[in-house]
Amino acid sequence: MTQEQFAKYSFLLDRTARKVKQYAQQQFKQGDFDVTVDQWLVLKNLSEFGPMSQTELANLVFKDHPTLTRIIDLLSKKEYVKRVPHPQDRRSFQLHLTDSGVSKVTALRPKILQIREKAWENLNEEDFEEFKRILNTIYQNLGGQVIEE
Amino acid sequence: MTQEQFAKYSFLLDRTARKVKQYAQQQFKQGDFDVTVDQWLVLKNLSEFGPMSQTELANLVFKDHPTLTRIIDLLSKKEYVKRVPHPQDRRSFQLHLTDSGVSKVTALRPKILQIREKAWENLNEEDFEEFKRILNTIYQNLGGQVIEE
DNA sequence: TTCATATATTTGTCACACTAATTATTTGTA
DNA sequence: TACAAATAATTAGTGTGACAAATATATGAA
Repeated sequence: MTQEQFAKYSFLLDRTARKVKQYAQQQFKQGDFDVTVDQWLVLKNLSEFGPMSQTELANLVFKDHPTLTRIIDLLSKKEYVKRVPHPQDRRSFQLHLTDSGVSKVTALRPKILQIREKAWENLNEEDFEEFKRILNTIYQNLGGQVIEE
Repeated sequence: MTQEQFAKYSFLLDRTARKVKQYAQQQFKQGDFDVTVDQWLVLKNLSEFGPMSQTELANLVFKDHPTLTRIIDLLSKKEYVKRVPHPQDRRSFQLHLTDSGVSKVTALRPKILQIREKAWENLNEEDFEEFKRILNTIYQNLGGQVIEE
């Protein structure tokens, strides 16, 4: 195989990632979910792992700090998340879901799992494992840290 | 496998696609390439397929029209691309590489192929085929059109 | 204690993605 | 011919992503 054909992975990867995000975002919009795909990722992680600082959350969702700051700003404005001052460290906040945030997660979770399934039609569990392995290998080759579960 | 674990593909896909782009962009910057990764995609396609309209190019690189308009604006400002009025249709332009654009493509192509190789360490041709197949299946499942080569 | 260094978060800037709306022009049909 | 519908490109608005720099606070070593 030529270097040339080989280099197409970056194009296909980018194209597919955008399609996945775009498809989900359209469904979110159609269902009046009132959050974006990235905002959902943040809500979901806060729900699963409980209150934490922005730095901890940033590491969890692999977003950089400025990006996370802005996502939290939007989620605060919508009152799904609260910044609670850290009792010992005045530099940092603990991020808490509000009651409304908790309800939002409960309401959306099953709908979003359904939306995510669509991509996986005609593919099986083995494909999924292969896909995960290759994605993580690429990620690591380029300097990324993969946390084992 | 639970629906839950399964839905992680979207997270891994997004994370890896961002890493691939970020890694390339860093290398571009370090080498003073004077273009972004997406600008390169446009230059490369104009070089390979010759002058074409923005609509044709948008379909080729799978970017939407507003995004492409701005990329072309930037490439015009850098004088790598010219908008030439279409002789028959005054609504549209033919996009041409300038001499400087042609030189840029010639100079960058081998360097970029090298950068792209890094991601593929520890993976073989079979992995590549699998990866391509899965990405394209997902893309199609979500309504994308895959052009066969 | 003091001061350099580290950490948590924010701000600013540029680029890209998606949607919706707008402008200019062309095409198809009555 | 005339006019509605389609097409090419742009503009506007919002969200996200990367990077650099700024601000505020905490920590560790002299």
